[in-house]
Amino acid sequence: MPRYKQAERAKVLSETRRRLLEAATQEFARQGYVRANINRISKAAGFAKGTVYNYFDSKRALMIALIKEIAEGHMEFLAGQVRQEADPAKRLERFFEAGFAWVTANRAQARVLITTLNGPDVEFKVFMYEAYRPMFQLVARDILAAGTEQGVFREMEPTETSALLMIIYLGTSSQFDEEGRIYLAPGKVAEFALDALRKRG
Amino acid sequence: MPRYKQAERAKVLSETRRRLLEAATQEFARQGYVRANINRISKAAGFAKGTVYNYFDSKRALMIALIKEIAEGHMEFLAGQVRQEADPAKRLERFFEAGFAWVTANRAQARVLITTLNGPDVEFKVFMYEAYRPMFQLVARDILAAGTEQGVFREMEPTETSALLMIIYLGTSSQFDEEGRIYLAPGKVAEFALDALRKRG
Amino acid sequence: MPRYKQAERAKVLSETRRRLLEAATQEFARQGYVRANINRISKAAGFAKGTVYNYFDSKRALMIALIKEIAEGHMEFLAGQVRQEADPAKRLERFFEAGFAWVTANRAQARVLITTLNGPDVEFKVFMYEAYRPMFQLVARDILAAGTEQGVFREMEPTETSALLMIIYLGTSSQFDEEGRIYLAPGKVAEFALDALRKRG
Amino acid sequence: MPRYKQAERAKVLSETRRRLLEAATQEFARQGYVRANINRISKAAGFAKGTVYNYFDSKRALMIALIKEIAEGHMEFLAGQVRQEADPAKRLERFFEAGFAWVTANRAQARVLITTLNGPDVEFKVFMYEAYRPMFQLVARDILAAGTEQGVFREMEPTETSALLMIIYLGTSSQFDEEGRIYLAPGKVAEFALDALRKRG
DNA sequence: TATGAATGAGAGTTCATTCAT
DNA sequence: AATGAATGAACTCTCATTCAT
Repeated sequence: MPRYKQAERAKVLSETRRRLLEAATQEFARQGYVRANINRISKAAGFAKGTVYNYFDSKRALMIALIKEIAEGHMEFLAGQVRQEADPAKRLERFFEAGFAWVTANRAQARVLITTLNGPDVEFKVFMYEAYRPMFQLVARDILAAGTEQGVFREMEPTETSALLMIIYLGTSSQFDEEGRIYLAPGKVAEFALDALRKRG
Repeated sequence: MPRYKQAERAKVLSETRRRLLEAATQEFARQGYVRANINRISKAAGFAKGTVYNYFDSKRALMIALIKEIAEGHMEFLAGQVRQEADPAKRLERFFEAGFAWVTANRAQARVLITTLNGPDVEFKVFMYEAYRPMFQLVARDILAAGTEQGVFREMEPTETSALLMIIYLGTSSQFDEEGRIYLAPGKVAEFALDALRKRG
Repeated sequence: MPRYKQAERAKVLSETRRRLLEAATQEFARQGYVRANINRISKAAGFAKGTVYNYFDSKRALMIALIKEIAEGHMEFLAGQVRQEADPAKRLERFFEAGFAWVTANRAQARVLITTLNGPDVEFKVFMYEAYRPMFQLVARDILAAGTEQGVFREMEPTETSALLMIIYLGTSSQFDEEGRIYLAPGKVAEFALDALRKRG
Repeated sequence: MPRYKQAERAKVLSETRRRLLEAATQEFARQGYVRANINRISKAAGFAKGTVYNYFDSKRALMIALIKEIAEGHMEFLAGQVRQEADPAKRLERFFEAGFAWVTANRAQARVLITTLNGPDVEFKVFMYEAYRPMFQLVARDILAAGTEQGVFREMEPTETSALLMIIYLGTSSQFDEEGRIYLAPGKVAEFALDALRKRG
């Protein structure tokens, strides 16, 4: 078989997979994992239900693939934004701004993220934590530790504080309405966090 | 029928109801609403399947009753604790301390609270919000507004900030392990919040 | 609850179970285990498909229960018949006669027995072997060993020979047509076996 | 197209077919017809799923082709062995010896044979019977009738007795363990049969 | 009030078969 | 001839709910 044929086939493959993952995102976001329906997912993606099983071993495997996909895209975007700033305080602002922007632009993915992190399924949670570990490190090292070193932030335990910031980010992010508007202004949240972290004169 | 008989009967009734709600708490906490199993709940409570339907119209109705029960107990405890202090800053500290204490003592209820607030079921969420409205008011009025009036806290929009504090409280509370230990020390979280709210000199 | 009520309930229970097992016998006989359909079984028994799962954990569990039921009835009948004779040669004749009679009267059960013993499912086979062990012992001890002792049969290894007789019994039994007639006359098969076993003069 | 090209093509074709049939033998032996999986068969043969359908119309057609293939090889081997002997008694011994040897050397094929002959699928059984008819005739004519004519065996109905011998052969053959060892020694089985058939002095 | 047998809709999963490449 | 993505019927099993006792 000529080379370009293989390339074409691979493209179709990943295209199908992508469409299934997109449909799964919507379904899992709306219904939660347990109520999500494989048939609806495949139909929404434009396929018959059996097709899902050509790409994923099971509903759980589909969910886990989705978790990884979401985490990867989310972190890539946030890290890129945060690193455009040099100043740690600006970085923190960027973190919340870009974070809220991502949530607004990826509401279904955000829903999956939030419900999974707070849901009853321990295995999913573990996958989430592992997938998001780099983001913790980004906050702890590139924002908090950097800020303390430069004398902008007060002394602190960076791991704990980064956990707290992640909680604030995810907690406020989860409070968006059906149109995706977040109830709390990103600026205010960032300001709140900066007030708490800044070195006192 | 003599009066005391009726009273006794009502007591027996509510005892059954209480046992069902307790078993439901455990089941919903462990499995989440959708996976929760009515048969397991009734068996754990020491009854047969059908008995649940003598006290609750449906699985949903059971869940909604549970939501109200949790919110009521939670708020009663927190309000009582917070009001033992007069100083707004102390009240905020108490809020986090008592809040974490409640989570530690009522892990299953806390799980139900967290998963429901972040879960996909909109109706449940609405019930939760409504049931917890008094707590919002407690924080907004008796802690934040009071603190600003007394010049302890900086000027702020109390509703927004109380939402933020609730998010921090619930977000950090949800991070407890299998033994119920919360990963973030309550004192540190309260300190973080106070740092953000205190009037700058 | 009064005593007779419990008894009545237990009767209904075992009645339902019995009807399900009967329907399962027909279905497993006609379709084999894998093609057998739980819905058809329950419908044939006069119930909805869910009812099967109130009595058996799974399709496999149903099959295993059936295996035990078949073996028990089969052996009880054969042992009773064989022991009515005292003479070992007569016992062997009775064994084949009664065996063929049982097959004729219980064609569906016989089909399940034969297909399971020769089918690909190893677990089922093991259950069958275990369930039929007493019958092996009946043949080895009460027919063959007794016959050798009394000088009617030649010297032989009773376990091996009883295996051979079982094979002949089951093999010839399995050759029945749709109306249940066995192709080989029981008398001829018994005669064949007796010729092989009798002491030569 | 030159002739040798055609010949080569036919050879390649039948090579593929042969590999598919071999893989099918293993799969049908292990799983039984219904659980057997076309995908596994083709993969084991080194081809893709679709290839099976270039050689066989359906799964059933593949099974039927396999039945014929098994019967043909089995009979060719047995007939060849039996006819090396002239004496009917020796022929019978050879029949069992060679029969057990074939089973030992072709365990998967033997499994398919046994499960099909005793399985619930009537159509398959009919194909089996037809495919094995020549073997019946071999036993009935070349062993039994010949033996009676020569005064070695007693008077008998050769068709019935040949059926009985086939049953004994297949029944004892089916009792082999995972390593292919037959539980009953071929010599003993042959002896048993000879004892039953020999003319009494 | 308590029981638990019966129900049947609904869901995940398997896999023979088709067909465009 | 070979491929393997797509299909959808079919099947097992779960479980909220009903209801006669």
